[in-house]
Amino acid sequence: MSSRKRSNPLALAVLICLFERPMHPYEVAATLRQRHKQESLRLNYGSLYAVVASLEKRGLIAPQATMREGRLPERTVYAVTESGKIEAHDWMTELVSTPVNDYPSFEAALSFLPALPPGDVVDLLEERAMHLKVELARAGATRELNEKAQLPRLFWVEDEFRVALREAEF
Amino acid sequence: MSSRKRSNPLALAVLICLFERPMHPYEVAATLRQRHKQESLRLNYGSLYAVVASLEKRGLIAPQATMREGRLPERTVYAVTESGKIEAHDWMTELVSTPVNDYPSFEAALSFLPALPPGDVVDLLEERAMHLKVELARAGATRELNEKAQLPRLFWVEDEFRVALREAEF
DNA sequence: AACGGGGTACTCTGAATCGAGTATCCGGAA
DNA sequence: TTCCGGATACTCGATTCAGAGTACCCCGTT
Repeated sequence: MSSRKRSNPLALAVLICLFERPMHPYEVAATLRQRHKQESLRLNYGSLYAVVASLEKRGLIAPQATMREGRLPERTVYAVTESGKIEAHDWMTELVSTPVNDYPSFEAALSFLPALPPGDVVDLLEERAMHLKVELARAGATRELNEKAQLPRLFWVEDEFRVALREAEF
Repeated sequence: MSSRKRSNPLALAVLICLFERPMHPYEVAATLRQRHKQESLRLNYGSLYAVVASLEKRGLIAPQATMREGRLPERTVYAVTESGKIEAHDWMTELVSTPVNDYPSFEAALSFLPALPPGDVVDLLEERAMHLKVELARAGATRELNEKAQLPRLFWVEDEFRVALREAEF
């Protein structure tokens, strides 16, 4: 049943953030954005508050205090519970160790390729390769600025080039 | 507005199926399953009928006939319209030529790796590599049976091995 | 002093998704 | 004969998601 709600990685992000220190939801969002997690995570307020509510219902986080400044809306600060820590660890373990099919849209497209004339396919794949080259260049530029492990994104880019090579098959 | 509903690739699958010949929804599902599209596509009845309804509302497909056998539920046969054909072609073009971020869950996990002790990470990645090796072997076996282009799945498997090599960084 | 833009902290609503459930038929085994 | 499992053809309700909208505050400009 706990695996039921293990669909949205945003929930894990929240858990890990609150593990560092208690925060209110908006602060979590700000922190994640500061760390550029938007690039690996679907981050928007609608989902965020839904996910926080669901984590609370499952007892993985608990409200710690509510405060208000002036007449701004109330802020509820949440902290991760013991079972929340365990869940976060288990979830991480599962995510890293167990491969799952995420149904990437490009894979779907590939499976429909026979519906297109082969000549067009070559052109489209070349266009794709160009787009990727641009993104790759941009990623390289930002990596020079902050010399951190921004590498994880490379892994999905390189293989696309291999796909471009598949045009030979047509 | 048309790109609004371009989220679910199942809709494209339906369009392409109906392009071959008019069918009723359940028959589309059966056809797709026969062609093993479940592996690149989220296929379940709840979404299928929702997607068909939405395609009809947008005028991309139109009901052609309804028939009933015995007292089984009524079957509605749909056919793709002219604008449906155009939409399918445009959509394919976009999917193949323009890379998008699908937020794969493994990428999210990678971005949280710092939250885990480095030693554990190595173990988990090795476990992942093992799982992938098994899947790869199975894919190879089935490919021997039907010597078709079942290759597209390989492209996402190989790069994971590269990730396993990243353990060296820890 | 009034205004406007940007940040804070959510809230709301409608759409999308999932998977279990329903009702019927058919073919073969017991 | 009767029962059972599996295929046919959907339907429904309960989540989950997205992202636009709201309401307020602060700070600098004109």
